[in-house]
Amino acid sequence: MQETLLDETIQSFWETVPPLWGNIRAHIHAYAGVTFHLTVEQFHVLRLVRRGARTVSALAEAKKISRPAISQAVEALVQHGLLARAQSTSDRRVMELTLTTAGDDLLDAIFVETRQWMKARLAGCSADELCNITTAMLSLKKMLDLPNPE
Amino acid sequence: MQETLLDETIQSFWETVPPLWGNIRAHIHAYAGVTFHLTVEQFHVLRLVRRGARTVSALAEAKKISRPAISQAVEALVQHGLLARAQSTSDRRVMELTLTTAGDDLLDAIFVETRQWMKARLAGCSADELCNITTAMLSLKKMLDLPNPE
DNA sequence: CAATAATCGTTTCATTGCTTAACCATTTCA
DNA sequence: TGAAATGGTTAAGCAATGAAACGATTATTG
Repeated sequence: MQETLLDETIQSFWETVPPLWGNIRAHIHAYAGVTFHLTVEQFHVLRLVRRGARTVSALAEAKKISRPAISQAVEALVQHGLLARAQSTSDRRVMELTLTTAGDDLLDAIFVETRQWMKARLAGCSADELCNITTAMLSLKKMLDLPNPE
Repeated sequence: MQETLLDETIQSFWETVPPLWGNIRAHIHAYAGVTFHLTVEQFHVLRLVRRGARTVSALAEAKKISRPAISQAVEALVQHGLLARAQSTSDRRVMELTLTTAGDDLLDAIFVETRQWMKARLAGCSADELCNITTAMLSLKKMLDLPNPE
């Protein structure tokens, strides 16, 4: 049932999300790289820390990549003075990650610029279309809650 | 005008698309890598060739990465027997890329599996929600048509 | 309570993917 | 016809990631 509708949705997804995401990646790479010498992945780590992923493991889970990969990105960010690393008092295995003031400001600057870039691209959308996109995003977000079947 | 609405849309976008895309990437990496020794990027190149990007330049434009990067990915795919490269007769600078039978079959296999994976995750959506997502994808796709301001 | 197992983070090593710069072959243009 | 532009490749270097192995700490369990 609804086989056709689901297929159509998935088809539209494949035609839209990968190239759109590639565009945004390319934009952030060009802007953040040139302006702040920050890589796209480092930007994502900062973004996720602000959103609440404050340990290496939480970041690895959120980004679906290995802990060593995160550990190295964090190391680079700490050395750039954008992230602070402190041993947790409740569990001394855990390193608690927080944005420094510089990291917070940098993240803001990139978001302001990227938001402007996206706004320019969404300018042609009507209010209805924007509402529709927001609703669709909420629907898609439900996909994230399902664990991978083993 | 509509400042709030646009901001809300962009916010929902950031909370949804990056993690969702990360999940799908991780899934393809796990499946295609283990089963076929194919990387995610190689999968994307095959996918784009099938969708009509049949030259190195077209692929670079579609993926927003450099021509050398595409050239190397194509080289690997040709050596794996998944892609065929032939000099164009109308313009001998151009290499016309086509999927081999093996490449076509491989792409089908990955799509069938990934589609199933996505379907399981979209199973909780109503018909209305699916229509909504499809419509939103079409709206977002319009963003791709705008060139980067120089 | 002691021994074992699990978890958190890191280091090391190898591989893949990307960019820039330079290059050749071909085509277009002035 | 000569110069400029285009399509693709090569080479070198950096960025991103994973796998394996490790030390430190916490949880479990007999």
